[in-house]
Amino acid sequence: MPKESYRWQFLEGLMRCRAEAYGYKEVRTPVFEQTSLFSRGVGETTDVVQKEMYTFSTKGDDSITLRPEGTAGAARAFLEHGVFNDGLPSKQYYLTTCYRYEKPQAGRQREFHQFGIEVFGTQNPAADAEVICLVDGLFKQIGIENLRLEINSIGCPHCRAVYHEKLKEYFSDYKEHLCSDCNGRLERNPMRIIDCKVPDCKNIAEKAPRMLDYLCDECREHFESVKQYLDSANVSYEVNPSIVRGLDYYTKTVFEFVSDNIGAQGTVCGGGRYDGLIEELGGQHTPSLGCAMGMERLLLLIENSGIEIPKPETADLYIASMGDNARIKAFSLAEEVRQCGLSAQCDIVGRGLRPQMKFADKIGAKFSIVIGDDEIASGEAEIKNMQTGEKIKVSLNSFAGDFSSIMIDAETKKIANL
RNA sequence: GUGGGUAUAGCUUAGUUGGUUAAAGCGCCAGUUUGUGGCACUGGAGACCAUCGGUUCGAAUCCGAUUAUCCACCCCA
Repeated sequence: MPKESYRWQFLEGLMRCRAEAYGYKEVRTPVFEQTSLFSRGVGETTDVVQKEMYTFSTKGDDSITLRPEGTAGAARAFLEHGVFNDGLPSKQYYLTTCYRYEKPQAGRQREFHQFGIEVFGTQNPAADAEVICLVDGLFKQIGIENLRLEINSIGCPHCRAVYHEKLKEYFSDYKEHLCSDCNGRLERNPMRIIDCKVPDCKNIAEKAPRMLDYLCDECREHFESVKQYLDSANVSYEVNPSIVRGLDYYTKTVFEFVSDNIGAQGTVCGGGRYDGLIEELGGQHTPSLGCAMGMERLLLLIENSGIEIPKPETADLYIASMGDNARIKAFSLAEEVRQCGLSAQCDIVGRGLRPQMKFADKIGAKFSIVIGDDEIASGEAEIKNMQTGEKIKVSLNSFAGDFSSIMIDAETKKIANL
């Protein structure tokens, strides 16, 4: 709503600015894609695909789905538009809506907004660290504390296959103690058991083999190197071996920024590497990575942390008027002022003087002026500083110019006082 | 998909064992001599009491269903 949109704009501005400082360019993809993109890209066995997608059929009987996340669409566009020909790595960011058919609760809505970044075409661990740094710095810039960065490596297809076998072996011994969900997971995707919240499963999972202990040499070195880069940038993190992301495309590095401040849905930002995704979608092997943060959760976190987002100025000048002639004069003066790049408002409701002044106060106008028959006759009027009450004479003939210098003076004083 | 809570004006809430015209604060609009905002005073607009059905002489109040919303599980951002 208009009353609160400035908070969004403030964050979006920071995000764009920060992304561009790292060399990212904005990408805008459609709200919907062919359903198959998500089932292939995000993964047939994930909850997101199995039960959370808004899927429709078109008049031509195509199955389309409102994007449940941003990566798949960006990856599709990357391939379809031959972006790899522009040189790699390709760094892209987006600010968009996403849709998931879930039961809403605190920090979770069916339509939500994500700020996401993607880097296509690098397998180097420096890229992982850079992505994390971008986000970490953004949180710091906003002033958010008490945010945990948790990282993990879930390996590559080679070491994960070995690990899955080990997990199955381990969990099979406890089959009858695992919840029904986890019994299903045992065959399909045993890693998910590690993430189960059921107390019994949690206990059993505690002593389960850890992916980190089964990483192949390449994956282990990669993970070590990511940590080294993070250390060098003074980014603090903790290794959490139980992070298992819910999107199947992830490989190697995964990470989450988690808050204890915003209810049960504590993950504000999540991401990681997806080295196999582009290939899965029909492209050449293009190791890539990215992450996304939920705007609503971020806003919630900002609110709960007591961080004030600066309110925008609403008007430099309010021009009040009395009488029909003055009304028209006020209208044209407002136009003149706006042409100088300042903001001005005049009465477009037909109110009396007093209500007009009240309105000027309410919208937080910095200056006001009253135009009546006297002013039109003399060609002079007084500009009033709404904060100090001080009045300054101006000529109506050189009005916009005079007012501009008054504004500059006021701004200069303000800066001097800082 | 599974639990639990809630639903009265734009917002926050009151509303007695079921009983005439549903109340207050804030906010909004206007006025307190057509010449100056914040404070104060006066007045006004604004509610099919979420919807539908039932019980009753009578329902905002009791019952049922539906919807919305909130919180949690699950999962994720």
